[in-house]
Amino acid sequence: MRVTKQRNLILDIVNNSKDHLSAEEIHKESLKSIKNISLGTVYRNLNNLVNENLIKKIKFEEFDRYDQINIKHNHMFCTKCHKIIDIFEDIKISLKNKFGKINDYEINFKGICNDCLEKEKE
Amino acid sequence: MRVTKQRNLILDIVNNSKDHLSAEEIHKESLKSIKNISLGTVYRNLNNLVNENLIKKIKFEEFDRYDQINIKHNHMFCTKCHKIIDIFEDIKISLKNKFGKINDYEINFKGICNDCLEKEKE
DNA sequence: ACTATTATTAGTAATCATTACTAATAAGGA
DNA sequence: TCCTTATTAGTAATGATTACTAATAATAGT
Repeated sequence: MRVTKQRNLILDIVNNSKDHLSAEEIHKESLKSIKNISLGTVYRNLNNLVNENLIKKIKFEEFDRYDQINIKHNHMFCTKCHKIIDIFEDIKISLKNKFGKINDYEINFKGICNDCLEKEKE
Repeated sequence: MRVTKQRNLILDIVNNSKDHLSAEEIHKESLKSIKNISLGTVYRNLNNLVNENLIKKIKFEEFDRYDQINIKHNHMFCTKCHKIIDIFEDIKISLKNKFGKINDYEINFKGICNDCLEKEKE
């Protein structure tokens, strides 16, 4: 595995974004630094970074989105505006592990975010 | 919204399956009863049934899968054989609901199922 | 039950996120 | 610095899903 400027850039973009960017958005952003970086390169590197556990893929609705691996956290998907919100609250779950070897879990919430609730009041 | 034999058949197939079928698999199964049911009809009805909360869509890897709405439960995805396993154990989570109006949540586990663990031993 | 309305269907074409392919490029070890 | 080969840019292909259209069938009103 080689270190390339494309790979570093993509990792940087994901790690420095507060949103949960799609591959398309990451490509658009990376074009600002490397004017001819290709969409295929973005997809390939995103997959590599996910496999190496450097970033995380989020599958809610629509297309996939990518998130940094900092503090373990979960997400809420707003069914109105399709925004994904970080939930950093510590949620403890206990489970008798009889299903196999569980390596990871994530809790996905769905609902209506505060912004949309405000708009509904108007 | 009208009751059609196509719609009923699709709902029946999802509700009577122990697996988590894909749209393609549901189409193949429904062809046994309605010899010329189209794939588009299957997709359209699946979406309708999800919107009416009669079935549930599961988004792990690959394509989407569909599951019945019986007892509230969660899923584990085996990263080896790509099987989806039901987890009916009651998992309590507590969360200060300050993110909006949460309507639903699901806990998605990833790991290696017992079948695959057995095979690894050999 | 008959008819009119219109939602739903079968069949097919289009879309669009993602992956595959290929020749050119560049990372990094010798 | 050179050589090997992983990675890239650019583009074509794939494949799940959605859109479109004329034909069909469900249901409300008579």
